[in-house]
Amino acid sequence: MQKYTVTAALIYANGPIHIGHLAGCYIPADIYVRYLRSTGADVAFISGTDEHGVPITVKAKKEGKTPQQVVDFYYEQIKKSFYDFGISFDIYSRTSNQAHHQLSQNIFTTLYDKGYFDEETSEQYYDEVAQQFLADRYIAGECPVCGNPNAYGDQCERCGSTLSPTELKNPHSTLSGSKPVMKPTKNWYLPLDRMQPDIEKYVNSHKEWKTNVFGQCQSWLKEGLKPRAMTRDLDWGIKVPLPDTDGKVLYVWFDAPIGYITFTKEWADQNGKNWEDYWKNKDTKLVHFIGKDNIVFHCIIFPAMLMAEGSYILADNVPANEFMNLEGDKISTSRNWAVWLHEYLEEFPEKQDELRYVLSANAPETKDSEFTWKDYQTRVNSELVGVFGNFVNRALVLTHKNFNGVVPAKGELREVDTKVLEELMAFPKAIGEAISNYKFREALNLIMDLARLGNKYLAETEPWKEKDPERVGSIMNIALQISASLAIVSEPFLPFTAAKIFEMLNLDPQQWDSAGRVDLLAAGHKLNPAQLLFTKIEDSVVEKQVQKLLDTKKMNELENKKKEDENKSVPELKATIQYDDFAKLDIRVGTILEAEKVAKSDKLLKFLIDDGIQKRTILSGIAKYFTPEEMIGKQVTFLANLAPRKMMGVESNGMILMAEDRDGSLALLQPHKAVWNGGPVS
RNA sequence: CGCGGGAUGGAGCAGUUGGUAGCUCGUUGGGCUCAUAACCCAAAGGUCACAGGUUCGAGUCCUGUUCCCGCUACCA
Repeated sequence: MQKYTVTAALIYANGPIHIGHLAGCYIPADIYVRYLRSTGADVAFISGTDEHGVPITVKAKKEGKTPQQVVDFYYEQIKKSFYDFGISFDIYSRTSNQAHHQLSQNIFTTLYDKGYFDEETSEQYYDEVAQQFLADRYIAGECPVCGNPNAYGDQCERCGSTLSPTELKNPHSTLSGSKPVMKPTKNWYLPLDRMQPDIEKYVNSHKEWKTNVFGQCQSWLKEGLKPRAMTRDLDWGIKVPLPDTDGKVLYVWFDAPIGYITFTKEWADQNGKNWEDYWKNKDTKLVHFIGKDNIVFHCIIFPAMLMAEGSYILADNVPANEFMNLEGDKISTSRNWAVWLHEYLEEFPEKQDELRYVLSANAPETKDSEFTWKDYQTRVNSELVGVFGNFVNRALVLTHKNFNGVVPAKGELREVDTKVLEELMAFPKAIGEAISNYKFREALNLIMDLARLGNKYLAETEPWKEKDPERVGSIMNIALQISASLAIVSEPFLPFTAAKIFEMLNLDPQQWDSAGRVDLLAAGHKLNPAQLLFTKIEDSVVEKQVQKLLDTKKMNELENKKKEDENKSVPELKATIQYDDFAKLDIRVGTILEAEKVAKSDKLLKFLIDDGIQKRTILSGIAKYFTPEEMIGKQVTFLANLAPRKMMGVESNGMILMAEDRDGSLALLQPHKAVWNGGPVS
């Protein structure tokens, strides 16, 4: 029997989960697994929460809890959400388990003993108050480019410059606010550069991977892989299993994917299976379901780790999805721009399959897709209610009406009957193939086509007009067989609905093999009463949801404003300077000739300015407040002798002066009457 | 800047190895009335982002350009 190990991304245990997670990773994985099980395959469906790493410690600190309390809370919440939505994991575990710590350390030790790691000491910023080394993101300071006092160690959010922490002036730790000091630290690196030939060979042997996945890998390989630190200076995580490594833990991306293995082992132990069958047998297919942000870890780094270890199988496929947007904006946890699963279930009780359907039908398989409540309503009302639910309901209600709920016998078949039965028999294979190839949207379309076929059949044969009871019996028999097959093939997508259909048909759940059979229900078989599979979503319901999101948006804006206002008390006066200091500044007036946005930057505008002598290019991070069009022809004041600086690949010669308002918006400094270009300011 | 992905009728998407451009929703007209005013049939609607090129023939291959997403923030 073919064995499969199917993993779904380990989600980070620092927040609840939303529809994006479901659409991008967990629903596709669940569909795939349910299908495999239905065909009789031996599947281990593995997932869990990732509970290590810096963000967890930050969140804990912010909420005044221990990291353990934070992950305990979210582990339970996330697990429940998945369970409620019918994601059929064989095990949903967590990386804080002792067994996981042990296995991760074992694998680390194996690699260490094999001499795989490079040991390297480097100088890093250290927060003496918080007593830990600081990731780039947790260092703030003054931006050397634009002077923003709150630039981060990796990037300035005002001017968009990419920075390294050492470039910041007056750096401080965002954890404690203290001034960090440089301190040497030793870490262990996985030499991906040296392993590149093997990794390339592996990736290139999988040309069948989705274009976005394969392309992303090629992008990394082309750039050349760099050694990557597999340890971090932190106290929350898995201890490095080497002497004298207090305060060091394994890099979360080292231990997280190992979680797939640990959890498999945990599950196997509990169920009398041999975990090695699922990780060390060359005939087992390993499939990772993830979102596009994880491609490099699952296609390059994790396989590299396993290659180095030597005894494990590598992923057969990594069907990564793109992202799903919500009502025109990116889903964002911190901005609360999301549809949270636990909230959805409170407001739409028993409507798991409706969401599963919409998210599958519109899944971001090849590119980013968009979830809107309007679309949700349309799909539920016209597709699930109108086509799918309606057909099953018609078949059952007509049978109850005409035959007291007993399956009638099939009489002599006409051409229209044999034709529809032939079509029915072809569906399961086509749907199964689509699922095997990770084309879930196509599979779902086929399922709807099958329901349409049923509706069409009833419209063509018009059993309600038919006088001959035997003829009516034949039609109803066929309509019921179609319903039964519909239950089987829709089960991976709509498990709750499939169960309801089986219940109404008074039939035990069937394996995939049986789908398409025309004798699933024998003549004389007694049916249960009909019940509606889906109900319509009213306008008011989706309007309420949209309103809820609009409210969130308003709240976000208000909070941002509040935050800005808090930061915007009138700044203190700077130290006194002499006239000579001022005289060094060459401030002039010029006219903007051309203005355009800088590609790929949301803050920078590029100007061509007539300074009376020449035309000079100046970049300015003001795109948020000014459009290029409105700037053309305006006179502005600029600093003319500022050293040139390259931003986003364009050299800027000078700096346009702006007055900043309380809310952060900017105002031009213009002479009160037009002056000649190049006119000095003093 | 560079690299990867995307751009197809009003909306959301398919288009596998180049050979008459499809699906769902929406719109319009018709049919039916068993069914949750659901269902069935038909029609209108696309110079396949733009400009070149290869080819007997290109949505599909090549080159250039534009815009969106990602590689870079919590995050599938």
